Amino acid sequence: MPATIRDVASLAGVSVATVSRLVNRSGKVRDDTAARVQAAIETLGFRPSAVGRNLSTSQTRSLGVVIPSLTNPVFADAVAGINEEARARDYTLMFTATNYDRAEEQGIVDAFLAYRVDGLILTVADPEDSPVLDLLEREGVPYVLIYNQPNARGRPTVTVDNVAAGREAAEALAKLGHRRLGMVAGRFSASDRALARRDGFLTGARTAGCPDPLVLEVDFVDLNAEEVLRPLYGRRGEAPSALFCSNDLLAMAVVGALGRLGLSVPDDVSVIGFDGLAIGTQLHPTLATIVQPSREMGRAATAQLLDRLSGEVPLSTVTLPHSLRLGESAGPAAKPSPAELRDSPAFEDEET
Amino acid sequence: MPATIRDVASLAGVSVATVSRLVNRSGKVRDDTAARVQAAIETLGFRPSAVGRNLSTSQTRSLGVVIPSLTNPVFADAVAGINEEARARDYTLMFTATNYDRAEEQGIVDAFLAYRVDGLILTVADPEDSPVLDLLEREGVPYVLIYNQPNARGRPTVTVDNVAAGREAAEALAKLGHRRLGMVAGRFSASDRALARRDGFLTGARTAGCPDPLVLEVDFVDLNAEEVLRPLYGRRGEAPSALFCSNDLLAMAVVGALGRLGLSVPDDVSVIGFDGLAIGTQLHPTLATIVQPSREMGRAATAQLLDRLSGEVPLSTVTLPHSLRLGESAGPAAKPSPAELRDSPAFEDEET
DNA sequence: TTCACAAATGTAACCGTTTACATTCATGAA
DNA sequence: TTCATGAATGTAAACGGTTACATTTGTGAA
Repeated sequence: MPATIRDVASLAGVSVATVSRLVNRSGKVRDDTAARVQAAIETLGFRPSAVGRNLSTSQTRSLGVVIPSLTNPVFADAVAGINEEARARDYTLMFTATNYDRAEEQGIVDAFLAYRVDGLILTVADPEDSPVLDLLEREGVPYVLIYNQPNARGRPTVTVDNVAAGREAAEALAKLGHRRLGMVAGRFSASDRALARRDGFLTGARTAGCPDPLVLEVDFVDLNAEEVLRPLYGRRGEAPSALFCSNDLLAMAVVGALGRLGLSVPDDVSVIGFDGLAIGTQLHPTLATIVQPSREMGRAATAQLLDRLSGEVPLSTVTLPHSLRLGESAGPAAKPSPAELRDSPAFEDEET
Repeated sequence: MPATIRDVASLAGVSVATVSRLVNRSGKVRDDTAARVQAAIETLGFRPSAVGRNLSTSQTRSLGVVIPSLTNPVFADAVAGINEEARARDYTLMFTATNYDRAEEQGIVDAFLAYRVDGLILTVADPEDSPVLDLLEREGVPYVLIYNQPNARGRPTVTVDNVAAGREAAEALAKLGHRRLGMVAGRFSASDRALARRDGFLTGARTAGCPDPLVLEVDFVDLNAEEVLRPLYGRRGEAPSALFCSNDLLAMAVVGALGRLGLSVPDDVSVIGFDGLAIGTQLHPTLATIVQPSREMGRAATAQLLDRLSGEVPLSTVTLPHSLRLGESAGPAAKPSPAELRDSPAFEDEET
């Protein structure tokens, strides 16, 4: 049982109000009393209880952070940004990952509301239809989304222009001479941003005069990329010579799988990802990707939320700039039809 | 201002005690009153305040998590494990990354103590000499370390046997025919585990009859691996044919840098990392590494801490099994002296 | 019907702060 | 010396729960 403000007060021979004033610099206290109180604080090892303070002030100086997963570094980066900004402003973070599970989402937000966090930063499956966000609005608890797609409901979001980025991916590939494009995406039901990227990609392909890309929706969490891609590249001719992946982790899995299928990246197939993970630049080949400023997005979302919390600045949607990083995994389209792979050993057992 | 227990009580025409009993199932309440209270709770949207409860029960059902960085997936994985276990037991996480900064460490723990977390899980720079841990002990707040090296002070830790693992890395490389071994490690002052891995590695090398490995201590955070390695591989002959890296991120950087220096992995140089990051298996070449069960470590640490929190089970140090994953980045030593690279274009400007 | 006893409910203190308001103290002017 | 004034300090009521203890209600046996 730690020392309380009353312990300090009585040891120093003053009232609790004086101690409080000193601790928070919220009023004047004479130098000699200050010294006495300070001494008492030290001998008792007094550490003001945030719980008591929270109750009395009805704020907690804490933020809730809800993201789908930490296993994907893109979220980890954002959390790092959130953490920095929050620390700088002396806020504390309550944190959880939902593993893309709506029920979890609900449970977490309930818990955070019970703890009376001052605000939340979250990435949800679908902001258009989100009981959790509805709840926050009903309760009047301010929040900012990150990564999510700006949406009809006008929910404040910090993100990049996923549609434009998808378009640019298509254009970049077209410019490299690719015509048969493909996209590998996580489940759209779990990711509104993957959906937006696809829309942009399709538009871009059309604008560039390419046939409509093949879109492969895959289960991102436990993915066996090799199995997904084998049938595609088993057929000759029609297989895409360039693949856009809805995120970098997926892209890395795809690059690996293509290799195991006996295809070379980028000689046989070009791959471009999305996120701009730092590791991408270390890979062999380096990963071509659309870079989004994850850390900055986290920071910006937090800054906005905290501004709102002090002062009545309204929350708004912010679009941060993305950029194309053309790594080695995207190269010029091969002149000849890129896949003679029917006969490649990787496909031998296909018929059995 | 959300509804309070008193609002509910008066709307339902009962006392606060009854409401509390119903909410917490901590006492019997007749079915009809229960129904009335339940109705009141719903019409008011009553959500019990954890703050009020924390104050009165003097526990918070929250844990503090302090790790060096989220940018390294190994920590993110551990946090994922912590998160799972905590959620399952209905605990909430307060979270922060210190960026390997001792001052930050102190600030954070102060904050967490103010919030009266019930316990902490942390990775510190050096558990032998850690003001933060001393503080926790003084305050009697239970904690468990993860990743840190078991230590003379007997501080409870969940980790792997870093020394043995380092030894195994050396042995594995020796068995592949390598004799000139090297290690690239993060600053030992910031990582007791890197130090332990080095000790094991040196021992292993000696046991295998290899000359003492060259140890390169590098700045992990903003590392330019190419610059660090160039002088080493500029000299002929003596340069190690196999490198052990104190973590996977480092190993990936090293593999990338070697490539840019015109060296092939594993043909010219073998590389083995430490951590067992999932991405390692997607790389090209796949990354040889010592796998530690990060998620499990997080989970185990949390489980132990929570057990301690309910019941008086003492905390203890737990060593989880690691394993060697021999990826493609570690191969047999080349027969001829592996580096004729003096003349390779990558080193041309060296003399200027 | 009355009574003993258990079940259900109520009362009020407490947890550790903050803060509006009241009180005391010191100071300088009259 | 007295008094007005502002500075310093103190008092006590919140804040939203929990819970020991007291009280009321309901039940079945005598």
